[in-house]
Amino acid sequence: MHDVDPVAIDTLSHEPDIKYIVPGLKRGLDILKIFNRKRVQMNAPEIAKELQVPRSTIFRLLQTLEYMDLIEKVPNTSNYKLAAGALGLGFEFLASLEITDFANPILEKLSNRTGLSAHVVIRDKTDVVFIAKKSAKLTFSSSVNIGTRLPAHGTVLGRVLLADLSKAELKKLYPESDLVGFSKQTPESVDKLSQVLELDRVNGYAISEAYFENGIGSIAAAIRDGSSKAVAAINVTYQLGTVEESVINGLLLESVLAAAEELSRQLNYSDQKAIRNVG
Amino acid sequence: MHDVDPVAIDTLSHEPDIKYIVPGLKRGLDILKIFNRKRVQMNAPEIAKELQVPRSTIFRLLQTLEYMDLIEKVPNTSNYKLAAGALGLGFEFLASLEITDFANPILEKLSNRTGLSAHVVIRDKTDVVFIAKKSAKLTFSSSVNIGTRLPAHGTVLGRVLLADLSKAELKKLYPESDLVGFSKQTPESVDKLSQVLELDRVNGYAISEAYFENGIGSIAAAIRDGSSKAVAAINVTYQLGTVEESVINGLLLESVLAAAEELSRQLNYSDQKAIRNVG
DNA sequence: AACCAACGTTTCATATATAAAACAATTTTT
DNA sequence: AAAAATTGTTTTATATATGAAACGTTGGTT
Repeated sequence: MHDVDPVAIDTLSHEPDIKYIVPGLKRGLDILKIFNRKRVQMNAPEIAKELQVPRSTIFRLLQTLEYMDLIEKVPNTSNYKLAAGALGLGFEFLASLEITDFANPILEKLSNRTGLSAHVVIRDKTDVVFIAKKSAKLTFSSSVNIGTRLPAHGTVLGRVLLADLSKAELKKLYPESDLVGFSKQTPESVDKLSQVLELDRVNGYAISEAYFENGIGSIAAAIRDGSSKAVAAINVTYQLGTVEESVINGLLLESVLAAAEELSRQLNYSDQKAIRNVG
Repeated sequence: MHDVDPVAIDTLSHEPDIKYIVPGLKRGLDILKIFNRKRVQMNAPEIAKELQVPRSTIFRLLQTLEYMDLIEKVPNTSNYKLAAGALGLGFEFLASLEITDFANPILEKLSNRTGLSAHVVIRDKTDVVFIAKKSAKLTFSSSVNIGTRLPAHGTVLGRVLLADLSKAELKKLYPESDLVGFSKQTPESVDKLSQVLELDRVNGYAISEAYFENGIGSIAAAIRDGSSKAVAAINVTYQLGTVEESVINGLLLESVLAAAEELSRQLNYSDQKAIRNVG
């Protein structure tokens, strides 16, 4: 056993300091991850092909996952699907976030006040992840579910969070200078993004029209904790053309900022601590 | 490598047909499962002791889990906690359930109509698992979160689901005849449980007072799909003494039954199919 | 400040998880 | 209805994941 290349089973690894990966665990988790809204159930050979892992190995992994109550056989088929045990993990994570305790009532208030759908996200690397939401009563509710990920640089929610990073941190987060675009307004390079973020930082909020998805407008503001770090973001979304400009810059913006402030306060944020390290 | 006892790393295994468990995967998942509301963060030695696995092995497993974005280091400590990646799994499972598409609006209606907290659960083995909820506006909302598990036999939600099983299926589910009790009313044996369920089956609903937790009352009804199988249950909860008996048996019961019917209809349930196999 | 204990990390022999192959059972095609 | 292909499962040699031990490192204690 000489000269073993760490993380050899994964070809593309930018991670610098990760040394040893347990293949059984990685592959088992890979199996779990290929189940999603679009592919609710799969059988063993399909999984084997997808992951490029021998059938006999997949077989044992599936048995283990079934034993752990994470997947189960679909009756009368040879397919597997996620089982109820899979719920546990995600919700323990949510429960471990202080912010989820406070988010729902504030989202409700925000949604009632504006008549719109409201969301709270956190940032995970280059993604924003929805951790709480309140759908609008009247209009068709937003299609995002809790757990949904969107690229941070393509949403105003992500922008107010990225705006909290230093230029160095941003560069580290996006080693490639080119960014994937989603609409005309999406910045297509890290430098462009940095410029946009500078403005968001000064404003303390971000308003977008058609930033991620065409036809959807969004107003977002950062939520800060006791260390003044932006730990989450809150927004409301509306269909373009259905809300007057004056309302957007008036009631909506005010409501979002008020909600962000209230949530920040509950996380022990205080303005005093917000001494800019530039100043 | 002769005579290896399958599932040897786990001593208590009632599962009859599970043969081969991948230790790396099982242990990695065990690590994830020890994180919960109470123990939000842990370090490697603690985990090693808890799971009775060597430190060096835990070390590699933790690296793998971190690499997979399921756990992360808590800044300035040697502790680990769940990471945002853990969210994905649970919500993909929820999204894969047809019922979650319909549950929320109906829960909202039910909660508004009754002024109480309302919940939808599914059954997983001997547990009920909360998959949707709507907290009451006024009273203190229920403490359960989505993903919370409760023993089925100790809740009316669980009872209306267990009532759908045959006596044989029930016996198979509870091989031990003794049941853990939670309050005076909890049936302490499978036979006792079976009697209670018979009544629930006839009624088509279950009303409890202090069944699981003292001081909390609950009215539950089963939700059925196109095959007439009870796939979920819906309830409202109230604090004992705050609601009049006539309201419980009137408005509350009616509302719960109506919500269960509406949800069942959306799952393609129709009365015609509900031909009892008892004849 | 020196000691000790606990921890993070690496090394290395060996027990063992794995991949290929074979087999059995099922499904699909002709 | 027979043949072929795909799938579920088991076997077995071998590559490798593992656990014990050792090595540095950190943090706490006297």
